[in-house]
Amino acid sequence: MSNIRTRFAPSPTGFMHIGNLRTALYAYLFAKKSKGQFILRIEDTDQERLVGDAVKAIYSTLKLANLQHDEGPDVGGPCGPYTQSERKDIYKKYANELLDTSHAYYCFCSKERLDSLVDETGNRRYDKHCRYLTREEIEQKLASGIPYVIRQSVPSEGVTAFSDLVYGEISIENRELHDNILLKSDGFPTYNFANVVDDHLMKITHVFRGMEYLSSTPNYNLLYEAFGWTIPLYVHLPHIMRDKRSKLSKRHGDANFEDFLEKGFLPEAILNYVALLGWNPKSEVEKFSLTELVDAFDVSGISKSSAVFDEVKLRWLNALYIKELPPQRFHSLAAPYYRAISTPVEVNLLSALIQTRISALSDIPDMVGFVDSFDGYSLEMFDSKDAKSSALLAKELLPDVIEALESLECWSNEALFGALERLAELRSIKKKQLLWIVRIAVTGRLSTPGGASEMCLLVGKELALERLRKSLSRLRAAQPVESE
RNA sequence: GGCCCAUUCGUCUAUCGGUUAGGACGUCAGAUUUUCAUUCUGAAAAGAGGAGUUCGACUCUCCUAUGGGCUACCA
Repeated sequence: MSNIRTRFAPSPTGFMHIGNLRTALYAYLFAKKSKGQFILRIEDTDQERLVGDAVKAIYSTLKLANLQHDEGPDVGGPCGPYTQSERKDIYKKYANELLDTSHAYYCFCSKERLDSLVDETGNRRYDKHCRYLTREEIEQKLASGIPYVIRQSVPSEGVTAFSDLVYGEISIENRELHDNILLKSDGFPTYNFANVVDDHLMKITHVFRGMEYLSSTPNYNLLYEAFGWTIPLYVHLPHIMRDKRSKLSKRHGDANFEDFLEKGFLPEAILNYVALLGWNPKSEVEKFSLTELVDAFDVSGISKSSAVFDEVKLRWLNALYIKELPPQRFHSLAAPYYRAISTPVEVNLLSALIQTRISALSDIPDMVGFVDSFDGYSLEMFDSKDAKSSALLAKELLPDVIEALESLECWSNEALFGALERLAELRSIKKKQLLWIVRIAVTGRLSTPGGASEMCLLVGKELALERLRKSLSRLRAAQPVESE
């Protein structure tokens, strides 16, 4: 194959679905791997389903994902226009050609007649009524202005087979095929026609698309043959599922790229994760940058069965990406989440602490919640089997802690830790016991973005001492509970 | 209903006739530690079912079951 060209052809009907993103990714990877072109085409032939900003969402997603197209409506190219609604004349011309060669025919059937064709299972199958109209009848109906569509004329015998790069040999009996509508009465083509014309005209060599097109591909091949065009290679992709039963759906609210960004996932992580859904790199490597993906990608690694989207694993990958962010970069990503905090804290320190401890940016509010809300935490938190500490021990030790920290000259992590370490030694207890207590007493949280000394450092001397005292008085006020 | 496709641990997957069926996420259990978290080690965890073909099937064939897709003047 001399010059590989792939395309991503979304229809602007809403947000960018995560499954679409993966299709775009694979098409991009495949093209780039062989130094070919990746083309963006907007399939806006259904005027009723168009959504206002959907095209914008497509551009922004591709940009954020760093999937740069070589040709497209916004960047132009030799095969434009790249928006189907601007190509009506082209489809018309090719439809006429099909009409001339009897591979297509005018159909004047009304909606009512079509509806009367439903069978006992509730399905409708066009009976090819207009296929047998005489030339005179056609001329007459055309002349009297009856609305019409143009339908593909499929042979009623034989089989149409093709070889998919993922699914292998697929063959379907022609009698199962429908006389699809190619051109709608509003003059717009259907997907069934436009994709063939455009893929040919845009010199697409490999068609990447969802496996829902597997059974209509024979129709398209018949069209290519009717035109005498070369049939592209097909790469049909398995679906990404929400669970075993249902596809990931826009309806569910969390299946599009924007939503994941909002949840605090990094584009690189999402892309990396999605690449692995339904494709295996034939190695144990799981973390890939975009360029590494280009290098590693191979259609032979694409699987045939659908894959369930697992946000838990995405979180794991995302955590990896977050950890390796330059500190300044992480801080600027995290900063918006700090706006809600009213207690003054050293945010740079906060960032440094949480960067290694979160899997998504949206974990931040939970993680830093203790900064503003402290009162009323459960004193049972002092009881830890693991740290061998208890509320009783806390009540006993806190006065000493307060005293030791009050007199601390230098409020640094080293000084704090040293002081607490000495105190533990003095009271001959394990430092882990003490540190557990101090950490809880200062934060009121079981899980914190750092250890005891770091938490003291973060909230500052004044607030740390205030909280230690508060915790102590709460412990003193509490009725001693009999050990159960 | 018809046609097409799929089916390995909970999830993503490896295996392309001969393996103790491997890895990753998650889970659980230990260990380590400048405290939380990390890290490390270990464990539990799978070939939908049934017939064939074969010396031998997760791998090939067929049937069944289950799931998905298509069956629109949607893509």
